[in-house]
Amino acid sequence: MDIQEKSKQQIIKEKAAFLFRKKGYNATSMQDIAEAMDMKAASLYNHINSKKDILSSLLMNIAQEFSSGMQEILQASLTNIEKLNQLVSLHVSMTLKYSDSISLITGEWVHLEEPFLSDYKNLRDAYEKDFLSILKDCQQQGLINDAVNLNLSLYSILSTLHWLYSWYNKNDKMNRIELELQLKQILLKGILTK
Amino acid sequence: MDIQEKSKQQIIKEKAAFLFRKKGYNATSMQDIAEAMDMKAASLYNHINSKKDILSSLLMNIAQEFSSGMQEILQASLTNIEKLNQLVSLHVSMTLKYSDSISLITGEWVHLEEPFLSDYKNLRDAYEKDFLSILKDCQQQGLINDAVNLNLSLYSILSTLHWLYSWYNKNDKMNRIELELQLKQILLKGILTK
DNA sequence: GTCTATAGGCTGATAGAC
DNA sequence: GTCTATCAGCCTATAGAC
Repeated sequence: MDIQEKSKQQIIKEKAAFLFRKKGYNATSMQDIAEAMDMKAASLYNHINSKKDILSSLLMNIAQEFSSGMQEILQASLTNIEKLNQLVSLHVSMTLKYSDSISLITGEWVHLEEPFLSDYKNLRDAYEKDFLSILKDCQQQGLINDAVNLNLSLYSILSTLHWLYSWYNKNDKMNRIELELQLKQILLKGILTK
Repeated sequence: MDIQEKSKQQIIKEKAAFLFRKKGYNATSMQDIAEAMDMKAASLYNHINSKKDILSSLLMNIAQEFSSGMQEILQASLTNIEKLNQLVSLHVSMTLKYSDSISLITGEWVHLEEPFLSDYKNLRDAYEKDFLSILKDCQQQGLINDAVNLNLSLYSILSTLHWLYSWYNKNDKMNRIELELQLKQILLKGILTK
């Protein structure tokens, strides 16, 4: 709904995100990005400072939006189960909104340089800690099976949510609501009828 | 228990796998590998043909071992639930056995070149198809909830199993048996009570 | 099998004309 | 803001002495 047009800087970042997703950060050259922009590589530097600034900008933007999403959920008046459901929704939203750049959180973040690398890891670690605290609250309330290891559960859930971007539209096209429902079932209730 | 010593070629591949895991394939130079070997980069070429041959060798080895593991499970006299459990065990075994090179299956395989890229993708696709067929059999038998989308379930389970290498010893050190039990619970039965 | 030397190409980034 | 020209550095890989 923005009246303002996208800046050329923004378009460069989007094209770069697409290429980083497809080929990886190191395998994507400034010339690749320039070609996608119909420009010469040297001209990119009128809009961005460096290749690694593009990566930092894309990743820090996502990390901060995940963090603020987590804070909202933590401060809301919700049951712990509802908080878990909201976290699934958050990941689905972010995946649909940042379909290319979100791919960077699975591996390419290692190419961040200081101070962004530390900033990024701090945000990620805090996020995981908050996620774990909700799982702990659920277990204390008897909502999660006592025998279940929560660290393993956390990383299992996050593995699925982080990789969502790569396969959510691979076979069955489903809308956002159905996707969230399925993920809540699969991740929390399990698939077996028992 | 091999009496024969490891070939220098084998050691190079192992050191390379360690570095590929940590920094990525493209960000790892032949000089990096040579340093880890206490050699000069040029000397590596007495034992290996090229950098991309190292990647191909590591990845094709893993892909083929997953494929033969799948074939064994498919041909065994097991219930479908037992087959799912065996698949979890297969991934745990492979993760412990190939703790570095298994990391390549999450992202670095895109740097394979033909004909290995096609070979790799064919093996992976066949593996996923076989995995899905077991899930379908379970659902037809009423063992998996009818409302569950099996493609989503497959990719969710595989996301966790593929990323296992990165977090299985991050917090709680657990032995192989407990790890498998936990994964079978979390991935198949879910974490919630009721 | 190891080394030194080097080829040949690509990289990110800058300088300066227009 | 775009371009051409170019730099300095790194990359994989090879040649050839020992």
